[in-house]
Amino acid sequence: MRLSTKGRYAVTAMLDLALHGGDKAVTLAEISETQGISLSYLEQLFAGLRSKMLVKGVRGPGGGYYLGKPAKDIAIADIICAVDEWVEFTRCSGNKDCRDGEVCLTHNLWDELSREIHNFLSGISLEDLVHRGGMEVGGCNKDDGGCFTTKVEKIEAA
Amino acid sequence: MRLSTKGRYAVTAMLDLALHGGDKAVTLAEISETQGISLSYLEQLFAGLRSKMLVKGVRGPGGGYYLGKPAKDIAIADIICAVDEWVEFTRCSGNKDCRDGEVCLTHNLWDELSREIHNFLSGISLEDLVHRGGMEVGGCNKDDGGCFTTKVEKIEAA
DNA sequence: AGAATTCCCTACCATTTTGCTATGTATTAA
DNA sequence: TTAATACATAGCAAAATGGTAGGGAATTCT
Repeated sequence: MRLSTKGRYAVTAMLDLALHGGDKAVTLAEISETQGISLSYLEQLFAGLRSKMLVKGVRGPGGGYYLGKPAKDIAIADIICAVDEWVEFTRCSGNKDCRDGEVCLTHNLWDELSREIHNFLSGISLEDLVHRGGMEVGGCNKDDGGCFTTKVEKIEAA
Repeated sequence: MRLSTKGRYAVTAMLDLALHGGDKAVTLAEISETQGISLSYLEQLFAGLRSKMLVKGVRGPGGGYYLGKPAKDIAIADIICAVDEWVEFTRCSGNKDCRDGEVCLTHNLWDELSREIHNFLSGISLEDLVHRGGMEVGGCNKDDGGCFTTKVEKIEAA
């Protein structure tokens, strides 16, 4: 299970807009520069964001991107959905290749899981991220054997 | 964002053990048959489950697999961890290519998200799944535009 | 002993997805 | 009219996914 870079790039880019945007537009070239993402790749991400009205592009010199609506009205879930497909928590494609009841038990489980994730990411707006620095991140409980943590085990020097 | 088949296969297979196991061993051939998963692939999954002591294999005729411990002591998270790598919610590999504070804001977010998922999946044991049919799955709120739901939109006839 | 049945192990492979590059066009400000 | 920007599409290498293939090794049954 993994989260694609698309999602992260998109969130950080939107964060950029929320922080440095304000009155003047932020160009993709700037974001590309400061975050080390290729311009062309960013453009693809913003195509998705545009289609969901999360950003508004202005062409020509002096142009760039603005947030499509107030930061408090943009949920992290919206951003991820816009660039990622996200789907495919189950692959039983409605065809009832879902044989017996057993399999459906796990279906319910995955359904619940995705709902859980959705609720979590829907409850955090871009503004929350800006103001609270990623919510009240507590003690960073790395006591689960590293399985659900973020792979990085040499981060203690951070 | 997606959950690999490995995780689902493993959970349903473990469910099989929990339901039909009991006194006699369940063979991979049986699981392969009833669930339409290739035997060889199942064997790979069970190698992971074995290494985490979640199952116990018995060779020879009449052999097969038992649960490694009581179903109530096996969390869904354990199963997924055993077969999936799961990691890689962020890719800032501790190298501090995590440039400025901005990026770290999202880091905290992903950290929190994985903790959220972990908590959810840790709180559900194999026994819970057996008894409660996948927890009290409520009204199946499909009101999020299909983004976080399970891709299947023709399941209403279920 | 030997054969059958099961777990165990390792290597390989086709397809899909990811993450990115390249190249071009359209629009607008100076 | 030129430069800066968004917008669009095609292609592509590497990695991950989801398997297959084939050969042991242990155990039980005959």
